[in-house]
Amino acid sequence: MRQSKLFTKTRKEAPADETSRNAELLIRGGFIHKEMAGVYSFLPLGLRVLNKVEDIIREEMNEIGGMEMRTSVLQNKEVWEKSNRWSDEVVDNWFKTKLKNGGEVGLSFTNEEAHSNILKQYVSSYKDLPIYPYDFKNIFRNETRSKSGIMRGREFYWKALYSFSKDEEEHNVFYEKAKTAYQNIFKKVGIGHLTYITFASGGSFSKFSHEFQTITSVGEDTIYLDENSGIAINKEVYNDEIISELKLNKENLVEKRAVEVGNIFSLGTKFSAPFDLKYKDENGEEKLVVMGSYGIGLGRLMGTVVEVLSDDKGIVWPESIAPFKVHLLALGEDEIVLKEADKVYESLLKAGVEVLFDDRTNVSAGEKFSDADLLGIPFRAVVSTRSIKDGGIELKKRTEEKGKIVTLDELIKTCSTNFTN
RNA sequence: CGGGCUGUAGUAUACCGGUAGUACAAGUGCUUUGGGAGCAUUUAGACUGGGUUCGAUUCCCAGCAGCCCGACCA
Repeated sequence: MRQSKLFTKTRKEAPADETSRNAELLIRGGFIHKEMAGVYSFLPLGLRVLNKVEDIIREEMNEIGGMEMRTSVLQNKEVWEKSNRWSDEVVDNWFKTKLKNGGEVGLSFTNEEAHSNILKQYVSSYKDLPIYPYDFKNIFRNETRSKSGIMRGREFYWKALYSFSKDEEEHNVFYEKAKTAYQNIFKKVGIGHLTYITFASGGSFSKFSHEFQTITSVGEDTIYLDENSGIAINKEVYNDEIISELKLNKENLVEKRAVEVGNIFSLGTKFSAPFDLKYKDENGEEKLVVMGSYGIGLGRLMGTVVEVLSDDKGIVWPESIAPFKVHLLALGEDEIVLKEADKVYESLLKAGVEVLFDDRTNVSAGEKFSDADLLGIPFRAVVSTRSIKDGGIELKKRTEEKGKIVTLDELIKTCSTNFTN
């Protein structure tokens, strides 16, 4: 993409009403646009990141048997009355609206009902199970207080997978697979080293749920972490009994602030019962389906990466989710330089390398460097009179202080290899 | 939902009961081009409603909006 054609611009200053680092940097870089409190639009650069996060999650979900679909945002009142979650007394963060004919509809704030209701029509035999459908979709929650930039919004994009299994045993096998898939996801997006599996309250059907908590001071949760085993306990269930049950030593547990980037939950028959979601087993006996839910907020995940990996100059995207692989900068107005930079750009495109080409004229070198640092693209390639005199292109990683001169072939080769983080 | 704070050009800010100033951004011209350039010039602003006052962007009240703390968070 040519930067001269990119309608977003970077800003020197962050808006006064954003204090969180993630929103500050993402807005300054032109990744997102704030519509109102807790509601953000994703601009071209931001969407590219979001799409990469989505691809990583999709790959892992498909790997464990997930089947992508998309449930509707507008929700049928009658369906939610079955699980007793339509009433505002029970669920206080609904967004609801009226139909022209007077009927009421709600905007999805979660997906258990939608999936259970759909599967009611398709599940009847043990041969139909297990099933692992999942969605990527926008979710709406009328939070009394949204906060921390894109970390806690009223409208957000998430992935929700639900498992429908024949029994506890089958459920548990999948649950463990999902756990591993989640760990893979957080590793791939670059925050694996700071993300810990955390025991949290499990509700009425299982003792625990599992959260994936990333250590950061902007987190809303307090966890007690055992750094040796990498296991943590959420403050909400933290007590002596649980510490000994998990065979942890209280002395080794460190209190940390963390943000919940993912959550997996055993639901038992909590939803299959009200929806009468049953199957006939080998003996013709009717049994309730055993469910689990597995969620990740993509915006929050993206915000967490920014919080955790940025430095004082800007964002430092991991290669896996960066909007582009390389940021090509043409410095100066010299004809030879512009021609050469153009050639490099075309060659990178031809080689299938994702490149943002800063071809803007009348922009000083300093400004281009600062923009490159702010946008945080993993590699920066500079074409200038100096680099040409030195015999090539100056290539520098975002995380490095100094670059080195490489040839076009070397540049393509470096930027074509897959990330390893 | 309770408490606190704040609303001034596109953005960040200043001053003030009596002509609203600066920087960045944007437009024009010239110069400049390896770390957010310089000069000249132009454009652009007091959240809304009410009250006090000769006069309100400034003081008061209400509404709306935003941020922070707490509560809540399938």
